[in-house]
Amino acid sequence: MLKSKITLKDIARELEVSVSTVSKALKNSEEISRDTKEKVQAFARLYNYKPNNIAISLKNKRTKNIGVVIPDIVHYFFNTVVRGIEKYANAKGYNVIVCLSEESFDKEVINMEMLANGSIDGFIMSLSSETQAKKDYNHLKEVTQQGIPVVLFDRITNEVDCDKVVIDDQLGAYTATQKLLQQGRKRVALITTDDYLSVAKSRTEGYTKALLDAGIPVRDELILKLPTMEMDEEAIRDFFNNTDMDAILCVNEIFAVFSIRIAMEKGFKVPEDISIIGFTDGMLAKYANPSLTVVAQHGERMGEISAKMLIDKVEDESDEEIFQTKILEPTLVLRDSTIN
Amino acid sequence: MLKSKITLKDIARELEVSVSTVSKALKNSEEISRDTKEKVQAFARLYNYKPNNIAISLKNKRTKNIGVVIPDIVHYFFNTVVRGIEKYANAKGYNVIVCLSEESFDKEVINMEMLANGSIDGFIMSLSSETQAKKDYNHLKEVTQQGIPVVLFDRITNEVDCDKVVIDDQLGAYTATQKLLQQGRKRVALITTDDYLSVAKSRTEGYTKALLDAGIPVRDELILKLPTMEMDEEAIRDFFNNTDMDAILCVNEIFAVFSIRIAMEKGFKVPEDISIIGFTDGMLAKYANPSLTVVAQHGERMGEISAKMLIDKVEDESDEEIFQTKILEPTLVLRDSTIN
DNA sequence: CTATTTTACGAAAACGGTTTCGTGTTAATA
DNA sequence: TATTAACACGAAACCGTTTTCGTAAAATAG
Repeated sequence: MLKSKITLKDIARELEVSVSTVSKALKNSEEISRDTKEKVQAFARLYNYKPNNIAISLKNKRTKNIGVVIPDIVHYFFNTVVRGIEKYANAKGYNVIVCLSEESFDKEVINMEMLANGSIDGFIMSLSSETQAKKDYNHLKEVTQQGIPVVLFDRITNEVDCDKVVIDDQLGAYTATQKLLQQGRKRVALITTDDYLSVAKSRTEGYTKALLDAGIPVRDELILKLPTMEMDEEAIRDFFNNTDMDAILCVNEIFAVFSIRIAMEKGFKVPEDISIIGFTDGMLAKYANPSLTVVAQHGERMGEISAKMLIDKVEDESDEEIFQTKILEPTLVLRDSTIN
Repeated sequence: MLKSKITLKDIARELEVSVSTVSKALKNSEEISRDTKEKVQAFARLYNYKPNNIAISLKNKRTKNIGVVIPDIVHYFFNTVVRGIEKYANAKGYNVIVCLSEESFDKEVINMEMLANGSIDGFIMSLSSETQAKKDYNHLKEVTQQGIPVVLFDRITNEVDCDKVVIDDQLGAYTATQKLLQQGRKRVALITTDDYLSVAKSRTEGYTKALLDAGIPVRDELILKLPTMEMDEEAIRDFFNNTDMDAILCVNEIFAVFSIRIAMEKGFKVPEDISIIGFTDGMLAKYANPSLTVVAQHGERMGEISAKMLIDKVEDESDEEIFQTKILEPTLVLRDSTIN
């Protein structure tokens, strides 16, 4: 009972006209007589004709698909970015193909290769940690050299010529640290990841700068550098056991809410005894007990902007190579894990 | 400097052979001499030839794309399902196009129409709440009638002929409620959504059944039915103010962790004074304070199974119409919001 | 009434592949 | 030596569109 899709050829045969006539009639071309147009359009409507996207893609070398390659989708931040991309892209008639690199260089490469052979009109990506560690961006360079536009967001590199969207991570960390110091905290710790992650590096810089600007020396023993953004409960527990601190800045919300728990387990009162701030204004931050003060990264905004930048490039005929980097301002969202 | 992709025709011209020869040579066809094959393959490798996916899709009417339409991606559950789908699909060489209906019937329809014209080989979906409320499944029926395979998961309907994957929601709620009763709780409340949501209905049934089986009457004042899965802090706060309860079962983790907070605000100790169980074993459940006992829905598993079912159908030539419904067992994950 | 312009349509190429079938050349067989 | 089979390749159709260009017939102009 499988009534397969009807094609132009089918309509042409049935109405005893040529395929070209049908095509034109459906596009309301001036070339076709009123009579014929009405006949064709009525027939098409009746049989619910819809042009085949693939054929159209092949013809005009445009797929109306956007490839999104991100390290993971479980971190709330990436989640919101995808939502922002989706929103803008769909409104513009584009579909979003999501691929997860899972922080793996190889997967990132494979995913890009899968998509780069005609499946998409452009890429929006955030680099995997492995890629940032390796500093190998050849897969990106190849793609851009083929004329496929790329927009990098959040985890970016300057070695690729493309548009970029980030928040001012350094400023975010700076503001947060400053906030902690203003509360009278003396021993502000930092839980971050290795410096190869671009965002972690910037945030560490912001933290350091804030301390120095306040005339406080940076003490290495107050900084915990985890290898990746992945949760390592043991490491954080150990850090707590061996460190005397009265405030913590964390590079994501997961580290932060987990820190809240450990702090409470160790008998600290949050925020009375210890203040904690995280990055990413997600579910965890909102619903943690106590709720978490965070640096909001405006992921949805970021997604929308990335999508707009990409689609503008895709639809711009003139292939002038002007690349811009958009820097969003982070916002400090005050909640109950700090004294406000 | 835009070196556009190289095509078969380019290779043919350069090597002074025909396009067909090149095509066959690259496929290592027996028809082509060793010499020619080597020449062609070397050339292709040198210029990094990759066949154009769109052309191939057009030719064999297979896109190797899967369309995923879900209500939202911020709920952890859908998130994990997408991850599962991605994982399986990618391993099989398929791409995943994610579309968000945002609980809107219209968006669901539009998204499906966008994809149903050749862009994908099949759909994996979970119905929007509006769709379940309207009970209008014509967009799904049209698609299946066109021979496009569909797999429904979690929020399903029996009115569409297709494969389905769900967890046994009733059992999950039953087990959870039973657990609460076994702890000696007498006034077990339920925070759920309107019955039109298939999962909410099943969970309410499980809750009811568990109470009745234990000889406890179901009291309407212990049940809060929110209109949708969206958070309504006021409603939950009111519920707390007007209800005397010593345990709550919530249909998602967000309602549950928020309930924990309100309970604590009202001076209850969790789990000593009140026990709380939610659905979805997500970040919130893991990192809430106290951590949340939940009914795990095994989203990733569900995604993998959905993807497998879909791809099996897509790749199965014989169009026998046998549809199966896979029911996964929920698991109760004990944490600190209940006495264990 | 002829010459020219519209009008309305069809043929064919193109997008980038795959695949069937035909054929000229060479080598093997009778 | 004549016949046939094997080999190696090319022409062309096809997937479903769009678009350019050519042209017969009808309409208008002269």
